[in-house]
Amino acid sequence: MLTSSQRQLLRVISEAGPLSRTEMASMLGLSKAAMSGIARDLIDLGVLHETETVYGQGRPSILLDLHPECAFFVGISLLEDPAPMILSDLNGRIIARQAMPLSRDPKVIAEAITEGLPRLLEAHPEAGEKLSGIGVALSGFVDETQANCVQSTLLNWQDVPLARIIRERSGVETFIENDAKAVAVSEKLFGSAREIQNFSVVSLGDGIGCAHFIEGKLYRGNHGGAGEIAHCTIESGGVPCRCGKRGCLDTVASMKAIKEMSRAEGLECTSLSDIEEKASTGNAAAIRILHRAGSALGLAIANLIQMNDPGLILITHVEGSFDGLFGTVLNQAVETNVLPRYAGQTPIRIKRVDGDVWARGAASIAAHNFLIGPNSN
Amino acid sequence: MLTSSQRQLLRVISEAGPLSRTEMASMLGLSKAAMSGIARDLIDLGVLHETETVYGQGRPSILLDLHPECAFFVGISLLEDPAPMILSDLNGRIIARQAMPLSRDPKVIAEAITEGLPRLLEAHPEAGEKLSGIGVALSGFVDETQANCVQSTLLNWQDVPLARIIRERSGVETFIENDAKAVAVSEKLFGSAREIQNFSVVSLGDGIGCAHFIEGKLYRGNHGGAGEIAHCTIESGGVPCRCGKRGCLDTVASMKAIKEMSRAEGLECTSLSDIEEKASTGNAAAIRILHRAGSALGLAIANLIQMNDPGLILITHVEGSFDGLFGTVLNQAVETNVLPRYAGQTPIRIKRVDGDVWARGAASIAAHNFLIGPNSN
DNA sequence: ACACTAAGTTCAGAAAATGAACAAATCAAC
DNA sequence: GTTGATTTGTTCATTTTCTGAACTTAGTGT
Repeated sequence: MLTSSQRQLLRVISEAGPLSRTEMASMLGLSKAAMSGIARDLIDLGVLHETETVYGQGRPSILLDLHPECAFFVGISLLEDPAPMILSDLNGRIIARQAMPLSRDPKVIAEAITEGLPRLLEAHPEAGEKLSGIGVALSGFVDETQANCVQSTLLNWQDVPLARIIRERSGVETFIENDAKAVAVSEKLFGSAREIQNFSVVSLGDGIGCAHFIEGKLYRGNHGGAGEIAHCTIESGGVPCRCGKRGCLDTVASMKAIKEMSRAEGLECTSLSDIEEKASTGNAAAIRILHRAGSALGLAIANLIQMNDPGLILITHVEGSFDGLFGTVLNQAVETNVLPRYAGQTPIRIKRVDGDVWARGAASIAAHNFLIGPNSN
Repeated sequence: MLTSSQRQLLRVISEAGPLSRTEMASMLGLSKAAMSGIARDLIDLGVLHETETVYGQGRPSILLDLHPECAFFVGISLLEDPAPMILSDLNGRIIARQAMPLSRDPKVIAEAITEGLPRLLEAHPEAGEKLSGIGVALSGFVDETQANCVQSTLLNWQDVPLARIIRERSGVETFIENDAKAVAVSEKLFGSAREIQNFSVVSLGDGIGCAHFIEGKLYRGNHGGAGEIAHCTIESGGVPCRCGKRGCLDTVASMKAIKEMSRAEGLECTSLSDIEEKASTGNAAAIRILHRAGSALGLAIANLIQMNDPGLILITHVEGSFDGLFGTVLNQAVETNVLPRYAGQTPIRIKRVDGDVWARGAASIAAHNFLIGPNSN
């Protein structure tokens, strides 16, 4: 078990990257003397290691960084069938990859994971020894202990203590998380938002997910529902949504909605690129659909900016590119719906992600618990 | 200067009210032994005092609470002319009240405050000795040090280090804050949100303000703009707003907008009650205006709920009552625009406030800095 | 070779928290 | 009433954690 200071240090390093002992001391507000001991202990534990030596005036400083191979994590995405299962190190690098059949029965899932583990680890004995946790990403609401799924429409669950079930069956520490929140954590830990304290991730796929980091911590809200941007009303009195209300962002801007609208217009569409291409050749219906979707998402993001003033909006997407009409309209809509004083002040970063997002996000939940721990302070 | 543990304790008491030493120990995760010393020190300092004795099985426990007269604060609102100036204790009770001329010149403001202080304190010598800070509420953006006004349209300011100017002139520790954020802090410290960790305050007046508390702390966002709900686009392509864009919530639901719309329809309207009364007698224009305003504010609040999932929405207002059409429509709009699963799950509390809100809010900023301190942890 | 600079270590001592024993104040039961 | 159970709060020796100051180390600049 790590001490509170050790945890704080790991957090700082995971945010700010390799640091010298002196820098660490000043960032944590500790003396060099205290830092010296803390660093020694963590090096002895194999969690930190000395990397680069930086020469300046005076004695050169030695940067310390997390040892990427000090711990390994398994991440599983329950969003696809078969469910991908990956093995990752502390840098988020994927070391092994596999799949397992998806099920709605928690016990069957736990069984499949337990069976899959040895195969995932077989080429990496050192990872097996240092396996520090399993993370599971799913579509639904997860409680703040990252142990229970409060509700999942997709899996038809209600108060399922999935983490405990997997932990008991597999013998490995397990945490679960909502899909969008898991992606946000992986961006904070491994990705392009490491040093940013306040940011929101919007994940655009068949559905639209969103999660907020506030003051360096994932914010899940009072019922675990923070970030449910997909069901913000964007078009008053719009088309009915599967959630029961009307005009949700999800009915206009999700890839599922875009595909459905395209099909309704007689356009073949399996990805964003498809319809972007048609729009670029002047197809009126395609242009209309992209316009509607882009401005809806842009408005939602503008509202998010107005509401929370994040330091970064990170849009992750799997399909096609954002260089076309959709992206242009989206950016325009953000600019015109944000206080002019703020226009352009909130960076919006587009990130194309591969099919491993969810599984990597899941692994990052385990990594986060290893590094920072469940206890807040 | 208080230690970190002492600060943590004050925070817990300010949230949870009177507690026994044993309860405090378990809440802070400390031993009874450690708690004993911390409590003794704070009692010696005059910050805590023993209140009620609670009898149960075993030795009765003695509840400790903040001593309301251990420190006094001055709060000034720069939102009105003349600017109200109040003296408050640690419970938010207003002890003395006064006014000073408003100015746009920071030095003149500092001068007026310094001149006003002795008169405010003259009947309360003990408050003068224990005066622990001045808080100033203003309309505009304030940086995270609560010292500089980054920008204020109303006062025509840009990067004004108001807190330093007042502190230097008056010799009293001074902090400034945005109006809506100050109200949120006063509700957290003195009001009806003491024990709630995640909540948002929506203040309805001539303008619409909003501020979020997240994980027990005021969240100001990356540029101090968190909560700028007033300029969320609610009616796409709606009427132009003074901010430069169109269809902002402020153009439809602020009291200023309601009054203007009423006048445009030839209705006399100086307060919400006026127009509510006309609506209740069947005046179509009045009904239309209230409907539009109520559903706009309801939609904005619904979006806020979807986005941040707060544990409470507190709507503060000065004028009239919320029992009429406006309140009904507002509630309806919230319900229909929130995920059905969440409908009714987020309590919305309406609170009628008097003319002292802003000044009391300002004082609470000083009180907050006294209790919890500027340093986060 | 010489000062100069800054990083990191060592070590005695201060500060803060713990655990265990104990004193204090009540209730409950006989 | 007296006794025992029960829980609060204190005391004190000990442990843990951090600090300050002196010191060592490994470079740069002249």
